[in-house]
Amino acid sequence: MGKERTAPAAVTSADVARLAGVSRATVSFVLNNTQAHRVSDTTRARVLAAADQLGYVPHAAARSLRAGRSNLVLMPASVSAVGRLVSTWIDDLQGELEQLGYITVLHAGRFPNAVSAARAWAELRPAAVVALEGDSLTGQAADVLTKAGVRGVLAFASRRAEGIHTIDFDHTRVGALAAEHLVSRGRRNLGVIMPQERGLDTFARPRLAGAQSVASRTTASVTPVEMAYTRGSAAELAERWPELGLDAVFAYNDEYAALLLHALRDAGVRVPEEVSVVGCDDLLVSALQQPPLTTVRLDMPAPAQVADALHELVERGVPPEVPGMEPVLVQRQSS
Amino acid sequence: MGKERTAPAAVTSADVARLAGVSRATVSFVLNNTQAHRVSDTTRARVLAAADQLGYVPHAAARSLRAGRSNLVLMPASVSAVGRLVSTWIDDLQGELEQLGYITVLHAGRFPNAVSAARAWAELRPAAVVALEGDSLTGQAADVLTKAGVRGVLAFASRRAEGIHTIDFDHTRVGALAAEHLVSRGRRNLGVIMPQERGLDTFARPRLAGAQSVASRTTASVTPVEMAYTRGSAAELAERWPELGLDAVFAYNDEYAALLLHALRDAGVRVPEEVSVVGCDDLLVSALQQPPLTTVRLDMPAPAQVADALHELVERGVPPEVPGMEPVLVQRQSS
DNA sequence: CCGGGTCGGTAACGCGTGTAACCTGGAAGT
DNA sequence: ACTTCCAGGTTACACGCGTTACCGACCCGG
Repeated sequence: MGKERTAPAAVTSADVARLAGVSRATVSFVLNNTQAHRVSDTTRARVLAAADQLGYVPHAAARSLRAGRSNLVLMPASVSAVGRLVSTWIDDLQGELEQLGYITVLHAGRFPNAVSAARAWAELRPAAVVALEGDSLTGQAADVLTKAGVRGVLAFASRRAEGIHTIDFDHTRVGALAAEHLVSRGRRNLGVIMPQERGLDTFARPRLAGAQSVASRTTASVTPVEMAYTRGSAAELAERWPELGLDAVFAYNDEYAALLLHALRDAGVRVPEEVSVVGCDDLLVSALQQPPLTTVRLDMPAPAQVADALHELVERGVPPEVPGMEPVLVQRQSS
Repeated sequence: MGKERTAPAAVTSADVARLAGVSRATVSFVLNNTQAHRVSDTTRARVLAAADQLGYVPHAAARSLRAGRSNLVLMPASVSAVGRLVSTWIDDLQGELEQLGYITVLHAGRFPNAVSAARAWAELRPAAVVALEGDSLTGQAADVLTKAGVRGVLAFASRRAEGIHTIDFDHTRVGALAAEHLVSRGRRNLGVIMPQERGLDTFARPRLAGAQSVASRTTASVTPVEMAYTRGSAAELAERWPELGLDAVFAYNDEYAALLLHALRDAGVRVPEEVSVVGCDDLLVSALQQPPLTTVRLDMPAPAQVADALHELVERGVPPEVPGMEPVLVQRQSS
């Protein structure tokens, strides 16, 4: 006794074989109904009964170790960093991949650099890695993955790197689109909100760069403005708004925009008369604001299309032909 | 040639051994710096150099197959179903678990029932399964997991089942708290929003039940009201609000509450004069509404504490001693 | 009575690891 | 000079699985 607590002794296919009175091979044939080998109906029934009785579940790791390939798709992403927009998209993609036989898994981890992150992912030997924050994936990191046998390295990114299959996801264009709109509305001193939350700067920086590139072609100027997703930070920012001298702002998000909108109102700054506000993601909340928020909608490629492309990439090494993310301006009353 | 595309041939510890001119065992000793065995500094250096040169990364599956234990923690949860409140909590928990040597992974999957879900999870042979929607985990499903060798089956749930270690997460109390508040404000005809989005009813149902239990002790009545998270659904609901005869509503969420709030205003229903509205989660948006939303804040147990408890459970089978979720009413002007 | 074919089953190997057990040569102790 | 010991290495096995090759029994035609 006393042993009951230490090792519950997971049930293996050998246990099933023993109970059914057959060899382990037969068990394998039955449970995978291998077409290459015939097995009598009576023993098949015995095996199935034994497996059911013992509650046998195959060991995925052992299986893919033997097979030399796994059906795991790893998506490095922290839950809190993805907005509502992408989160539903992720869910749909995961559903599509499931139908293709893949098991999609999310992993958020804080890593000092891209290579050590890739190392951690590579340990799991996934069939593919789908990086949503693809710009943080270096060619060197991708090399680690491919050397570990990862078949599909797919990244949503603005710039393409060696050994990485890229789906266009250029947040530069998002910032540029917002800036162009604001300039066309006669604004000249544009602020761009840079969120302080961890993980968000991967998107925020290119957006800022996009806005700046527009400014460099016009008479407008662009100023990065730091802000955290708290009432205090927003209020503090609104308080010193006059001294910033901005007549427009591109908030990172509709949620940041909404927060800032309220803070500005509380501070007596009128929107859109004194300052135009543009959000992003076209979340439901944006239309509910007072005034309703102008925002940038991000049209994502169809999940089914991405899933198919990934499958082709893993199976046959075919590079994906998928349209990228398309930013679309949705104008409302806040600008 | 032509072979380059088919099998990139993942690098193994045998490759490292070959390049370093030593046996595979020595490589293992060096890379894990096994204390039980000594190895000279020169060969150690050679091995490390070879591993680095080849970009070797150990195969987690093979490792845990051999070790008989894995460091994987599986959290079944769909990204879109978790609100902002829990998502940051999940991130923190994942961080704590990482420090304890675990790799936390999220998996969303649509399964016909709890047992088939458990079967899918069991295939991965995780060290532990942490179910946030713990009420959907049956004793039979937990049995599948333990039989597959999963050491820690941890569930945030209201009712405890056989073989499942439970951290109290009783959404009944959430509904009850909201209902008690509304009754104390003189309301009698309470509506409870039931969101139509998939995966959300696991929380919505017990909250409804909690509200109903309060009603059964008083003269108040409770009516479930279906609503989807779209403007159309909210508008349609607000349109037929008068005929529902409700003077209070507990929305599933602050986001649902905000959506409903706007729809009600557009339909000419005054809040809180004609109807009280109570949200949930105490999200930032709730305080920004007009009028500011009364809401129920959910105090979660400290992630570090949960991580430690899980570690103890996996390592020594010690049942977790962790305070559960505590609902707290945050009163504002909407009720 | 014998050769060939089919059906139904088993033995054995390898996937990539970690580790217990086993060698070997040289230094130290007797 | 013979044993003892240890540092520093290797060989061999097991983890759970899928699959290839093999084997016995039976049936059938010649």
